[in-house]
Amino acid sequence: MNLRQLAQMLALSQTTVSRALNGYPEVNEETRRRVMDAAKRHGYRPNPSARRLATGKSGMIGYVLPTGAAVDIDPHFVEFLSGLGDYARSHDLDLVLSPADVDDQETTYRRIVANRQVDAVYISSPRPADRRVALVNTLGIPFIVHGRSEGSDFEYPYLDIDNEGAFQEAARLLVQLGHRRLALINGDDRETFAIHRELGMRQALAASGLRLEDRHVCSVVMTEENGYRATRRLLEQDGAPTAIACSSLIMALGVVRAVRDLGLGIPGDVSLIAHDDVFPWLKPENFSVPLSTTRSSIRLAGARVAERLAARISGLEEGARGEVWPVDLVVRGSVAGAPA
Amino acid sequence: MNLRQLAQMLALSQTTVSRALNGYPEVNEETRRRVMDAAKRHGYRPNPSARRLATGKSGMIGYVLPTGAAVDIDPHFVEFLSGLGDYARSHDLDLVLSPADVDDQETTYRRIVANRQVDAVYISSPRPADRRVALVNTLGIPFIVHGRSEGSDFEYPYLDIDNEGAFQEAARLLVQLGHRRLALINGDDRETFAIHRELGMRQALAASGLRLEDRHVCSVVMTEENGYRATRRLLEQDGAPTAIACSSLIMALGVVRAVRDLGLGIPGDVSLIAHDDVFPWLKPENFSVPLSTTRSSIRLAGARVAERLAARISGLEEGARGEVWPVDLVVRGSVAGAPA
DNA sequence: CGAAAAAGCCAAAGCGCTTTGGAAGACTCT
DNA sequence: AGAGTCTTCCAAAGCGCTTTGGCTTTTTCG
Repeated sequence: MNLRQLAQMLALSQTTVSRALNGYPEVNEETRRRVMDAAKRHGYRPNPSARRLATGKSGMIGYVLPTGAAVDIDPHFVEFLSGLGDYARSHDLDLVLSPADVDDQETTYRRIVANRQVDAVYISSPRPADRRVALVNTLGIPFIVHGRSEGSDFEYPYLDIDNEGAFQEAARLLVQLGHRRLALINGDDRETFAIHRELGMRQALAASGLRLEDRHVCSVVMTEENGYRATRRLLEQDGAPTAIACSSLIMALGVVRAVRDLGLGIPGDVSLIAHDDVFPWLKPENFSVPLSTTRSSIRLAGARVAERLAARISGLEEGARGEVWPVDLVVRGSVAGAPA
Repeated sequence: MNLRQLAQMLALSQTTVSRALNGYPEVNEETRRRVMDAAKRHGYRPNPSARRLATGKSGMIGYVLPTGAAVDIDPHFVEFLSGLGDYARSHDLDLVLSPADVDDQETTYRRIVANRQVDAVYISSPRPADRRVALVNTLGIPFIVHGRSEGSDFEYPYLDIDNEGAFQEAARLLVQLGHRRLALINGDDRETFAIHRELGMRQALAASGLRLEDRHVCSVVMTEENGYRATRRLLEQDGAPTAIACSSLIMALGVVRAVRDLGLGIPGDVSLIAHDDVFPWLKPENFSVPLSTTRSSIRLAGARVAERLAARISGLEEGARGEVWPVDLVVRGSVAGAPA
């Protein structure tokens, strides 16, 4: 059942039927009711391909997915997706993942914009002066950055959590507990979130006349194994740290294992605070020693990003509004006073 | 630059240019070269919306994503996606995720098929006589099932791993080591993979005159916490099992923690074998006691599913071919002879 | 050499929707 | 009553591609 048939059936023109259905004002309310009624009764659904060709709107939001034999998609992605999908569902949006070579995402961005494949995109894991952000900004497609990309000469809309504040608070707590040598096991420090977290720690320490030694900072891909390795390296050196902040629960698994392997204890010998993105399948309170965390639901962020994308598509939101969510510091058993 | 302009530029008709570009035979090779040349030089890219409207083909593969406030996307999904995306990239396919209410996916399947939004779909985590499989089968869109759905009265194409054989082998090994009371901590037993795994264990045990007691079988959502709880429940009962097979590495984390909490040891008191889908961020060899596993890369499966979908779209593959991959049993330190 | 077949190209008709530019009729106002 | 203004609807022109049906021109072959 297409528009023409429906129009014929109602003895109206396609124009009128189309307008009635799309809520244009220049149609009699009585007529509109008749049209909508008939449409519903016959289960008429406008053909999206045709609509897209005519309007250029696709009803989809896009994400360029970096891929490659050596590229692993972050498990955080799936949680973000849960939130995004949940919102998208209730608003009839689809999400299209366009896989791209990790080293050439520009081509893909250009393609999806030129082809008008999606109405909006989001960008995740941004870096300082991220080229993707600059690109979509000039391409003129609605977008939201999940995270921040600093050092660009333009404003852009984003949603981020207060990584700096979170790790600042975490470090402050540890210092208050008497720790003097803190360590940070961070994610890839080319990404802004990691930079902010390091910055936050440095600031908190500086405020107490302390500093974060370079040898006490690790930047690695966030796997259990890397958490383990980093921890061993940290704890086996002279002047080992007595407290560790860790950028992910997954790495924290490795931290805990390493501490145990070294015959040390949490929080007796080492205090630990990790960042928790709130996975349903791995909870900090269930660690052998319940983990203190800086907590922020990445899932909620996904839903919010979807919401704002929808708003931008429909013109309800515009401009370069940045949104920074506070992060909870949740204290559990994994922190204690510094060992004597 | 659109087709008409290109045709005008070449002083040819749109027909000829279109045919030249799409490799139809009724065009002079010399002409074809000229056309392709000009197309490349001017960076002509056919408008996919227009092409889609004309042909009904979208160049996308689809996945209906069950969502809901209480629905968590499985972290396995992201690994599968890595493989799928990697293949899709090299073949210019996009993936569209259509979020659907977990309790009404049919509407969404019908929509994406009726609207011809995608050229093919895949279905994951199937159950016996899965209605989604029956649905897409009757809807007539190319599809592949990742997993199996038994008890339907029709054939369909699928890719699955030999879950039954894997757990059979695992159980056999444990029995050979002298274990008599085995337990299974399984995933949701409404899904085929879980059913197959249980079946495999039962068969192996039966072959030795043993049986898997119902109280030694747990079926839970695969989280760390559920692994922990299940293990405590198992080990705190009379006639506790001396060996556990576990359907996921994530649950295995909880198993290990529970065993430790109970003051028991692996493999001294309890042997453990888990299924490993091969996550880059959590490896069985890195558990405090290296984990024996039944191993199968879900990522490779994703790539293979994409490959077969592409083949089906282009008509290279047809029929209801089922493909079952063998699973490796990798023995590490977590298994030992049964305690006296 | 002439008829039949093949090769190479084109005009035009879709695909199903939105949107522009009116036009007819109803209503308002002086 | 006539001009002007709304209201309500329509015909037709896109959007950019594929594909049908047909028309020349060239090649093939008895």
